[in-house]
Amino acid sequence: MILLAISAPRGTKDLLPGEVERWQYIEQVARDLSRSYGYQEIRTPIFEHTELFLRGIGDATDIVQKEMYTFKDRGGRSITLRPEGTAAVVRSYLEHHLDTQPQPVKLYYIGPMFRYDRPQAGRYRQFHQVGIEAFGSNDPSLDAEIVSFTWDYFQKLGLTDIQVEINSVGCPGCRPVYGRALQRFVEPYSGSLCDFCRDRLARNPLRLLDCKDTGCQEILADAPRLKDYMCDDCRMHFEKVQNYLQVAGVPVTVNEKLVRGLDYYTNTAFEVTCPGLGAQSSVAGGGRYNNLVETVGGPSIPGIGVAIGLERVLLALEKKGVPIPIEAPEIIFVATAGEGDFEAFRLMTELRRGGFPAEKDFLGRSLKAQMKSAGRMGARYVLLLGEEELREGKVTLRDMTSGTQTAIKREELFKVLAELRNRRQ
RNA sequence: GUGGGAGUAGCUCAGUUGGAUAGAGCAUCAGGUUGUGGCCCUGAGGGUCGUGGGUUCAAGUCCCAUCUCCCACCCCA
Repeated sequence: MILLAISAPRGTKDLLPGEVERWQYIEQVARDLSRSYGYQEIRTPIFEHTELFLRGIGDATDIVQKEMYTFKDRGGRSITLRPEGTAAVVRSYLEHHLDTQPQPVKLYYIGPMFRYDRPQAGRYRQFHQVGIEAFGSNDPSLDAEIVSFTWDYFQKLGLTDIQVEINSVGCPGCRPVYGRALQRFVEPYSGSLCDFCRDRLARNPLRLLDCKDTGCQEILADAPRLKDYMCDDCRMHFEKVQNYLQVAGVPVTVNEKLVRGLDYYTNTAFEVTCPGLGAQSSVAGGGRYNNLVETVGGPSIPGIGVAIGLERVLLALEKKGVPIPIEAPEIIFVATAGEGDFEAFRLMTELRRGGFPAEKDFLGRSLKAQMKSAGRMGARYVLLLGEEELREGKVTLRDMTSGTQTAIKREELFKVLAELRNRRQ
């Protein structure tokens, strides 16, 4: 064998036949569901100006600090492979003046994202997300729609044991007030915090809340609650979102400590987890981002969205043993006995043009070997073009399931094949 | 960025305390008399044992480095 010196880069992988079908399936479910929710596809570049992510995601976040694939292009511009989808969609929304269209504007995307992380179960450097974004409305029913979409997606796939946690992280009016209160409360214990939280305390105190360290959790047990600091608007918004979700029949758990790592979230933040996935159990996450459009340089337009991790969806489907419907075409294999390959090629071509997936041998193999490979590729029928058949203008139709064979006149072949197909449908 | 585990044929793995041309099953390809798959039988191809150093008369086996994969931390999808 030839030893290839080059392999796929770390944290990336090839999707080979046999696996891509699973991808196509979960993507198709997402597309169908997006359509029924009224979201239209948008495709943005895979790379953007680095500046977009610095401003959009927030330069204090881990994504920006240590996970971006950033490089200078030949023109000296700083370019970054998109680490998430929302910022680019916002940019595109502004660049093409979609705010002049009837609001809300509802968009979905499917595609690869890039983060320079250490690979792990369910985590890759190139991974794929399907996401939906809605702009131009701050209505709580829209928040509920996004969560409902996410819920429905997992239901449709047969992942029924997912958990949806939801929280409100307030707005720029009330969140900083709470942040300061939290700082004041924690400061006396700062020596007992974990290393990460000591760092977070000054920069982003809310992140203390979802720290997994038990010591930190103990300290926070009696900490002030975000909901006690929320302004009336935020409180009402959060309540209504929950009411709408109840109407939609989407079961959610309020988790007051759910914060999420992207700076741009305001009000609603939610996360979907799937048990049994290992350490990376989060399969989807989203929230409202009422300041993001403005931060990126546009007018003050509210938005909300969610991103679903497709690798983790697939991982969950696999772990739970959820069957994936995959339809393989019914192949008709045209075999020859010795001579007649031109005829076989002609017949194969006619079959394909007539809408019947067809194959033939390409290695000059014996009839026996042709039968073998027909069987292996799962051919439903073999059409044998032997000397006798060629002489008499016939073909032998072999049903590979039953093993029965019948001689058919060439001019009747398509009629017979069509009948066979109709009978099975 | 940190820690633990693992790299032998396309795949799953054997390979004794270092010792002869590195094995098996599956897969691939070809045969098992003239034109018939699945089962069975026979045979063939395919490995510089992840890579690079070192120790040794001798390294798949021991040591170091490096790369990759897996798992976890961090973070997130």
